[in-house]
Amino acid sequence: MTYGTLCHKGFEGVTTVGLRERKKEKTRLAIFDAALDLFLEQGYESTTVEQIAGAVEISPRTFFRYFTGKDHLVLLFHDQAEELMLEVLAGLPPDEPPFACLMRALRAVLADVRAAAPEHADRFMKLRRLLDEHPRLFGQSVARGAETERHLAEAIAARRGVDPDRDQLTHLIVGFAMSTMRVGFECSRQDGTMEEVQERMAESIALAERSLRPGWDL
Amino acid sequence: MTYGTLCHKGFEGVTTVGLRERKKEKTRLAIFDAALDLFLEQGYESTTVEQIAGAVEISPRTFFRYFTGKDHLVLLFHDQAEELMLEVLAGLPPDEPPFACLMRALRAVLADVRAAAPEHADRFMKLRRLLDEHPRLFGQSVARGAETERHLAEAIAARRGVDPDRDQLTHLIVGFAMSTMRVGFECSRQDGTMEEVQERMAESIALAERSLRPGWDL
DNA sequence: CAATCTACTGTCAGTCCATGACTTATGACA
DNA sequence: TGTCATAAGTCATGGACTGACAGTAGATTG
Repeated sequence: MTYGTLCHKGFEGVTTVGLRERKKEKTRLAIFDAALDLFLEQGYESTTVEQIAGAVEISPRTFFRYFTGKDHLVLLFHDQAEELMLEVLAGLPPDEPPFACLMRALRAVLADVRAAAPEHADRFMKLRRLLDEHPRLFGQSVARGAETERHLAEAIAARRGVDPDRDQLTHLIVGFAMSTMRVGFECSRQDGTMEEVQERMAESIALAERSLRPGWDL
Repeated sequence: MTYGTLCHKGFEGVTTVGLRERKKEKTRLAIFDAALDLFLEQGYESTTVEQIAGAVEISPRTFFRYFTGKDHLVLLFHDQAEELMLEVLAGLPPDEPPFACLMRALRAVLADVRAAAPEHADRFMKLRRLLDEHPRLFGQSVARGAETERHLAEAIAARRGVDPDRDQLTHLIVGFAMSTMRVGFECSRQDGTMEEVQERMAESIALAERSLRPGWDL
């Protein structure tokens, strides 16, 4: 599930989704927003779970029922992006070259953020700034990316009809794709708008495709 | 400084290095070895700093004077590998293509481990197994790799005469290089010898070079 | 060799993250 | 409405880390 699809489901099923579930989602986002703002204000390390919980008026214990830990907050988007990428991948024709598939999936993630409510795009950009300002968080983001990389590698291996435990090329394809993605996401001073991110990502993808030999990933 | 160079310095300066410093290095390695064995035996999470300290007969407080934290143990090699790669990079002729430079630096790291005392190669392989068995640790390793990636990007940017904050290609080059490196390191069942690692790394490098357009990184 | 300086080590107290066990509150639903 | 399931709060605990202070042992100098 992603922000985009969440919105969609919101339209078609708002009445069937119980009060309970709606309340939960509201709390989850409230925690996320409060935490993001606190992190940006006073830094990640110096923000305690107690503070975050206090800001949303829940007990610290409850915080851990919504997020596995402080780290997890920063990885909310990663969870959703991974899920969406795998969905997109599953829906693409089997003869589409692997790297092109991954680039499609990547573009789908950005499109999904834009398709969602504007406040979601704001969260996305805030998170981006946060990652840019705190190398430690960026590291966590990359670590989470490594997990995604494994899952994508399985999907790509299946698609290529090879054993993911043996085929190095599969991992290279996914690794290159993730690198392309990270390069596109990097801030380094500039930009604050979603458009600019999409633009830079397009640049990065173009650069990667220009760098690779045609048919290298077959 | 690396294991290889450490050994070298050992020969030429063992008398000039004070007892104090030698003792410190011995303690550092003792901690490292004890921790690695404990991690492999009973897992990373379920090994406490107290246990590690106990095994080496130091106080838990002292542990933190040698390593910044439990995580840091797993990243000892990363520190040394990064340092060596930057050194190698600095010594290469300016007209050597960037990606080739990075592959050279990468090979130098492996050569350095092999050149060092056999127990260092053992540590290297143990660590490799540990990372393979614990996804969480692998994540930390990748996160540390992201830091190295930044440093390498600066070196490559200087070498290419571009601003590292603006030039996407520089980051792509380094990203692709790191991906190639990770693919070569991956275990996935097989091997236990240093030779096999070197072999797989060579495969991975060959695969990468075959995938990239000639002159893509200029 | 002795006195002194310096830096490593241990002890102690305290903070924060995280989790398990148990109790209370609240939405779901017959 | 009353019962049930699940969410939220409370309490207690353990483990990672840090700062402050004291003791100890290698280094240095005369």
